[in-house]
Parts: sequence; C-alpha cells; structure tokens
Amino acid sequence: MATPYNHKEIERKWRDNWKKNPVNVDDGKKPKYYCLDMFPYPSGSGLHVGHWRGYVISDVWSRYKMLQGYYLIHPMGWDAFGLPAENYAIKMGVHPKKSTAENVSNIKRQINEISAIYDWDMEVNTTDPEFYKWTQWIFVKMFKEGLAYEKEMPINWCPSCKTGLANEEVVNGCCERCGAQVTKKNLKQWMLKITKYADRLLEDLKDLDWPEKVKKMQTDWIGKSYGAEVDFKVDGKSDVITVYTTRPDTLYGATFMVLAPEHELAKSLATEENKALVEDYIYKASMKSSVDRLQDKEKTGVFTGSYAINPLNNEKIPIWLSDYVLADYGTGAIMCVPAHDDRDFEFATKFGIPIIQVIAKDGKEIENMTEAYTEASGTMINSGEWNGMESSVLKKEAPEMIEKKGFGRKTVNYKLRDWVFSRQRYWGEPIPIVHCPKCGAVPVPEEELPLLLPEVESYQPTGTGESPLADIEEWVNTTCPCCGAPAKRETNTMPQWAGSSWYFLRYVDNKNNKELVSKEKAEKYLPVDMYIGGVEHAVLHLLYSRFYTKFLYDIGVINFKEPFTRLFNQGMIGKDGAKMSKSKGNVVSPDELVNDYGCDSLRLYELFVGPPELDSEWDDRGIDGVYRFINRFWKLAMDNKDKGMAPTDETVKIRHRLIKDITTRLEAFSLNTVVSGFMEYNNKMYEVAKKQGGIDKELIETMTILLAPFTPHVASEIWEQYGHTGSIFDEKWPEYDEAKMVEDTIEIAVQINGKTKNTVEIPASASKEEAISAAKEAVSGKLTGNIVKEIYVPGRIVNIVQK
RNA sequence: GCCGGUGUGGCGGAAUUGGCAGACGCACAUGACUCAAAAUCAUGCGGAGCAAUCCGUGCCGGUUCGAGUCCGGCCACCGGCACCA
Repeated sequence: MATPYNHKEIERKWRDNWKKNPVNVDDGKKPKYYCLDMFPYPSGSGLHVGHWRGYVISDVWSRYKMLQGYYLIHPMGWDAFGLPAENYAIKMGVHPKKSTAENVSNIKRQINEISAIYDWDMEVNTTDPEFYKWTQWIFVKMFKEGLAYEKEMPINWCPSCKTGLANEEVVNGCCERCGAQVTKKNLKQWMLKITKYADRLLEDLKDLDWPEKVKKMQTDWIGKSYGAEVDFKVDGKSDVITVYTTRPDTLYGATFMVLAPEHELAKSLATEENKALVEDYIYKASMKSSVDRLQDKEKTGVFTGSYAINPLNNEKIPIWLSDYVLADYGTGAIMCVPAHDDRDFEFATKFGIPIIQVIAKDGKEIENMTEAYTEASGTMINSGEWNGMESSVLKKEAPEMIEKKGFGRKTVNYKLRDWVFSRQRYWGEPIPIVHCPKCGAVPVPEEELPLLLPEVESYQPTGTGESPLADIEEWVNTTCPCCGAPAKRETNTMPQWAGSSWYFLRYVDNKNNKELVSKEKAEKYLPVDMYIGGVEHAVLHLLYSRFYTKFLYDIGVINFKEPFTRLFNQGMIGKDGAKMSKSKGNVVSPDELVNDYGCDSLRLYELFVGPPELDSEWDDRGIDGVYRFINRFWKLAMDNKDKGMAPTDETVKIRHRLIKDITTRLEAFSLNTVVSGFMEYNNKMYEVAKKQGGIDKELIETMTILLAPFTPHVASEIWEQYGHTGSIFDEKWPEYDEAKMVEDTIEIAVQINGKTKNTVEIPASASKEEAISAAKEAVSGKLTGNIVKEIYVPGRIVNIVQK
C-alpha cells in the first residue's frame, strides 16, 4: 500500500529543508528577474485569504521564472509609517513603534505560511532609521533641486485625521483613509513639484507593460490639455484678465466671462452698486466645503458690474463670478461661449445672457437652441475673418493666430497639482529642515541624517494644524546648520507615501550605509520586472513611485526612468457578495485552511477561484476540489513509482501536450485555467493508466516539475520519492515539441446548415474530399440530396449546406 | 454625465483566427464499498420532451455556410473620474 498524502508532514519537512538549503542562489551567471509584491502595511487584523491571493500569484510567477533559469529578486518588507499604523496605535493605546513591531511579527508569521520564496535578507521597514535616512535624503536632494518648496495655501484638510492631505488622497471630497468630509484649511505646507514631471510621467506611460486601465487613470489624473491663454482688457480699467481655453476657435462666440470667487481681481472688479452682492457671494463660496461645491449642480453666480473687451471684435462682455470655475485650474478665469459649452449654456440660460452660435451644425444655424453644440466640427459662422473655416482646423491653428495678434499665447495645461507633502501627525519621517530667522529654510546636512523621530509620550494629533512634534521643545529648538544661530526644526512629518515611493530600490542593497543603493547593484538587479498588487494605488503609490524614480534618475542615483516594467493588478476576493472585512464578519483566515488542507491546496485554490485579474467570490467548499486533485495525483505518482513502465506513443503525446497547455496558459497569466489544466491531465493519466496497467515515470516527473511553482511542497516530495537527490527547483522548465504530439486520426464535427449533427473520425492526413465524403456518410440519413455548399475547416468541422 | 470592466447551468468558471457552448471544479442524485457514516471509487447532471427533435451564452436587430466571439442599437450590475473651461 502506498503512503497516503500527509500535507502536514510533507510541508513541515520541506519548509525546514528550504531554510537549510536555499534554492534561489545568485551564481553571478544567471540573468535576474525581479518580481515584487506591493509591500503591506502591518495592520493589526492580520491577513485573510484575499491578501494571500496576490502573494500566491507573485510566488507562482517567481518560481516559474526560477525554473526558467533566472536568479530571483523576490523581497518583502513593511510600509509601517503613516496614518493607519498611528490610528491603530491610538485605538489600542500603545505606542505605534510597539504595535507596529508586534503586527510585523504576526504578519510575517502568516506570510511564511504561504511558503513564498521571499528573501528575508532583503527585508526593509520604512520606520527603520537606517531606511528613512534615505527617505529624508531624497527630500533634501529635492529641496536642493528646488523641487521641495514651502507654500501657504488652502489645502485639503481632514478634520477627523487632523492633517492635510494630497489631492490624490481625496476621493469624492472625502478622506481616502477615514471617509470624513475634507475641508479647506489655509496652511503653510511643504510641496513637491511633481508637476515639473507631468509631461514625462505622461509620455513614458506609453512603453509600460501595464493594464490599460491603470495607464488611463494616470493619464486622466495628469490631465494634459492643449489650448490658449487669451488676454481680455477690462473696460475702463488697466486690469487684464487672462483666461485659459481649449476652444479658442469659439472666441467670437464669447458672450460673458466668469471668474472663480477666489480670483485675485474678483473683489476689485465689483462696481459700487454690485459690491455688496459680490462680497456676499465670495464669502458664501469660501464657506462651502468641497463636497457642497461638488453637489450643488445648479449654477449660481453674481455679476460684478464690470465688462471685459473681446480682443477679436472689441465687444463688451459682462464679467461674472461663479463657483463652477475652479480657482486652481488654468488661470481661474474663463471666457464663456454658451452656444458651444454645456456649462456656459446652462449659466447663460439661467441669467439671460445672449447666446451666439459660431459653428454651424449640419451646415446651419440652430433656430431654437435647447442645448449647446459642443462638437468641434462644422463651418465657422458669425466669426469675422474666421468665417468659412472648419472648426476642427481652427481649433488647432487659433492659438498661434492669437499669439501673432499679440493678445494671447498657445499653452498646455495639466490637472495634476503639486504634491502636498507635509502631515500634521506624529508617526512619519520628520522633514529634515531647520527654520532659521536669518537663513530661512535650511536642510539638515546629509551627514547628519537620519534625523530621528523623537520618542514621546503623547503623540495624538493636535488638530490645530501643528504637528505633535511642535510641543517637544528640546527637539524643536536647535541651531542653524548654516549660521549657527538659534533656529527651529520643521515639525511636520512626511506622508505615508514617502517611504513606499522608493522602497523597491532599497531591497537589493538594504544594508548599504553609504548610498541609497550602490550603482553596481542598481544596474545589476533593478528595475522591477513584475509588480503585483491591488488596483487601488493606480494614482497614488504608482504615480509617486514613478515621480521619485525619474528624480533619482535625474540626479544620477539610478540608470532607469521607470520603476516597474510590468504591472499586474489582482482582483479582490469577496464573500457573500461583499469585500472581505472584519466589520462585515466575512473574513476567511488562511490559518485554519492551511492546517486542514495544507498550504499547497490553499495556494492552488487561491488561483482556481477565478481569473486572477477579476474579483472573485470565495467558496468555502471549493478548496475540496483542489485538495482531492492533489491527493489523486499523489496516489497516481506513488502507485507508479516502482512500476518501471516505459513511455508509450500515447503518453509521449500527452506529455508534450501537457507541457504546451500549461506553459501557454501560464504565459497568458491565465492561472485559473492552469490549475484546471492540471486536473484535466491528471484525469487523462488515470484513464491511460487504467488502460495500460500503469504509467511511465517520465510523464509523472514532467507533471511534477510543472506543478512545482504551484504546489512546491508536494512536488518536492514526489521528486524526492522518485529518487532525485537535488532540489526540483534546480530543474529546467520542460520544453515541448509540436512534432511529438500529432495524432494519426482526428475527430471532426459534422454540421448540416451550421448545426452539429454528428462527429466522425478521419485520418489526420485526410484531404478535403475525403473529409467531406466521410462526413456525408456519418449523416447520410439526414441529407436531402439538394446540397448547396460544402465547407471543410481542416481538423475541425465539415458543414453541409442544403435546402 | 463621461470613461473602463462584466453579463454563459443550481454555483465558481472554460471555450486559438468566428468552427462540436458548458472544459475543470463545487453542489446535487444514483450505485459500489461499509453494520453504519465519513473518505474513496463509478455513473449521471443546461431546459423541454417517452423519443426523434426543439430551445438555449443579458435584450433587440444585422453580417455569415456557421456568432458566446464580429457590427449596430439597448438593458443591468461593478469600478474609476466627475463643473478641468
């Protein structure tokens, strides 16, 4: 009797074995492959099967690459600074340093249950001073390059987290973290000039092997648009108002102008009789939260009493204020062409402003306009010297024409804003800046980094716009590194994203205390070849990382411009129709499943649950199927171990087809069908074994190697049982030969009028005529004799068309 | 509103270039083994019909010898963006 499959014993044995005999070794000759997981923030609730999914996918892919002969960079670390960690610590009443350390050790234990081939020598932790030294160093470099600057402005403020937020962290007017409504607060903030990289961030997206969805999201977020700035003189005054427009072709149709209530001229443009109303409007607008402003779809506005002069035709057009114009996009002022813009149309209709059509629709002027005609196609009308031109052509040419006439210029605009980089919280990297009354903001000298985060008793956020660090006088008070005079430290900390924007560079040289990463190692091991994680970071982490990478490229630290060559977003796992979460009580913990079914089964089921890129529903009973499969294959392998069967024609064919099917599906990243493929071939082997009285070693061993990335423990055990002394991971991924899988006969379907009526076996070499006559015989009873057409698709189908 | 994604049995899901729809698995049913149960093995399993056969991939229409797949028009659900001039 063969030994039954005992997952506990096998998995324990091989986990120990791998610890003693690492299988992923850099011999200096192998090419590298860097497969990276988005590192987790060590939360208190631990991992559930949804988290496992990404880690299993990356591990399977990594081991596959290893079998293809790569030296694998497959590290893991901890994104441990930031709001979630701090909020958790506050809730539990412990210091974040302590709770973070505890959570790290728990999650590390759970991750080890996956038996992923992580190289723990490369581990990094963003809260480790030896790590954040370099996070601070990058900031200092950015400061020196003029990319980090201080500015007082109204920023997004989360009243619940009591800190400022970046634009990217505001979702539908709410805090990305806690969901509280974000308000505006005027604060002096550190900003990073990500906008300087807008064009490169956009351009370089093209060459990335990333999901189109993510590229699109980044493209939209950067929001590049082409247009023109046009200068309008204010009637009777020396003021000039510059507007930004993407539709300069419609300039003759501008019948009014709207300024954002925050526009610098807003107040001064108000004439005596309009002053009270204007000031009232500006005040009310300032009181609205961004959510209110978003939700008030009905247009509001107030007339200033002043007029601007359209520089093309010298017409006077009224200047209004309205909060549908955003102060921080373009110039904060727009020219309004109600005939060709929905929002302007709505506004003009509501306030009785004239509407002048300048583009003919279907060659005509619209009689009773009920909505704006927003297409840039049609002939220009009512447009002076532009009459008769094609709008789409004019749209492109107008900026230069305007520039020549001297009242405007061609411009490009972006939605992307500079990155609000300071947080009024304790648990983050201190910003390494000293404020000196004489020298201004001075960076902490590079050799003095890391600037340690002081240990404190009370680290609760103050809510005043000041960081808790501001209370620590002995820390705040220092001397200026420049002139030596008494000075004060910057007390804001960096956002959660600071460390994660570059951590992937550090893994490969995590003990280097002289450089962020050595040139040699960077060249040898970077960049990341495959990056696996959830889609939720599409415009946060993934954009910031690209920005940091480009900056580090510019200052010569690294020699590549993009951090992640290929990106894969795994879908989420839900249960009972909801995302897995503690509060919903639908969390499935892997610990118990590993105990009952084993890590190998859980790994397989994580893949089998559905296409890896789509969200999937967890079925508690589903794991039984893969567990049975492993048991069945184990039994087949054990039963045939000592039979000494020789390969037969049939098993050779099966072997080559098996390799082909698994490899093709794996390359296509169709991991769920790889698993079903294994099951299919397992069933087929049972069939053949039954027929032949056994099956050859060669086929079993091939299957075992193919399984190794998926079920490393049981594959290793079978490999050893088959008499091999070396690790299965030192083997090469098997290759297939098309010539060895051709069949003598093939089965084709026989259709009449496109409907399948029968099947027929024909020689693989059969000609069209032979195939058709065999097919006719198979459906002879159903033929009317009135055949119109006969179609033969080689190897697949014969279709007989009859009346 | 705009942009993506998805829609196939009781369920999760398979289906090269258009070529036998439902692979594989779960659940279920029947049988074998068992005193019995579990496990395992075998068989069946889209719907209607005794059957021949007919109907079936969100809905309507089209192209084609042939459509889950292509084209046109809708519907539903999920996700992203949302007054960006």
